[in-house]
Amino acid sequence: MAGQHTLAETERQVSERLEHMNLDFQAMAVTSNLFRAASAVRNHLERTVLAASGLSWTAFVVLWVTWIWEPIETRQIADEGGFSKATLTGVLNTLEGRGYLTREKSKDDGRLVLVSLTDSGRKLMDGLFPEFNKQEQKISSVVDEKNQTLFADMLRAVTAFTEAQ
Amino acid sequence: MAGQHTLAETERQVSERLEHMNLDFQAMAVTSNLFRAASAVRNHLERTVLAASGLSWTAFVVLWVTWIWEPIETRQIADEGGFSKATLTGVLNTLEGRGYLTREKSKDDGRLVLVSLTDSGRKLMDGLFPEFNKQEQKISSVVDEKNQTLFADMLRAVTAFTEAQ
DNA sequence: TCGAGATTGTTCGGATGCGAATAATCTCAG
DNA sequence: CTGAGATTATTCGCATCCGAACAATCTCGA
Repeated sequence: MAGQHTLAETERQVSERLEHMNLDFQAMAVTSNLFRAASAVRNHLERTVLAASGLSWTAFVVLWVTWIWEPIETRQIADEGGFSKATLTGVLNTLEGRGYLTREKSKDDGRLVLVSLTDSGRKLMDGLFPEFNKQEQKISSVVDEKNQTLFADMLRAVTAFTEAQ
Repeated sequence: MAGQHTLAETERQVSERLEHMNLDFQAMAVTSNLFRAASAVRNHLERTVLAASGLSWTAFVVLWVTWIWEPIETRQIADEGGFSKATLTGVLNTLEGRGYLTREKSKDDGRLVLVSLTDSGRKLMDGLFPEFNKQEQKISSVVDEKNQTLFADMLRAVTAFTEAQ
């Protein structure tokens, strides 16, 4: 990242290039900066925390959700993580192959599959997540502590509204 | 998305499950809601605006950046879009094959490749982007207008800090 | 001038990522 | 009881997506 143009330069070029089109530039700034921020944070966390364990972002999210909710149904992992069931199947194969989690059929409903961490997977998350959270703390600290709640609330509102559309 | 658990339920379960670990839950809320929001908005825009044109998110970003800056060097597209050069090569092949853009070697520097939109690509963006922006406007409107600037500023700060790390 | 080092886009291998189709299982009206 | 419809995880085909290796090109000090 950290392109040749600064954020300010980019936004100036955008408004110059599109000024005849009668667009909502404020809204454009909100969403484009939302994606920039998410992408930058994700890349940073992959590089500083996840790379050492050979985990992709998605693999980490799957382990995280399972860590919190285990035993958990696969459809819920996909929901919480924000990716498709088809994607999840592949990632579960990878993580099961590495011995971090197990799948078992539900006794109550034969269509469902329940996922749990192995001891190895739980140990991995016990070691990894505190380090992950340290980075989260550093990143969040660029927002005044008194504004962090407002910031998270705005993000929650965007999510809730968009998913309801 | 819109999982079985509400955002509130999830955050309660997380703090219960991890309360013995001495973590920064405020920071966790900021980053996890950043990813939820970005993912939700991206899915929504893909479904409501991009699907009709058969464009992936990344393909749209490539077209958008090229639209603003053409002629543009490929390395800058990757920078602005937040993905790797390897990814870009594949997407450029797809979009060039569909006739939306062209590649040409730079005369000044034989290593560089310059990308420009074709008339077809420019026409596509002229029709597509106003619709895209309408959705951006709806989404951003969940934040009070007077807070939108603050919101975008916070996101910019997160990006700038994280990329500098 | 020249060549070691830096930079760039592509290729390669492997892991996501998704929509559509599929098989297994469950539900529930009749 | 039963079978049509709903729900679930997987499979399939294809399009991203990335790090590492690579070839082409440029830079710049000696």
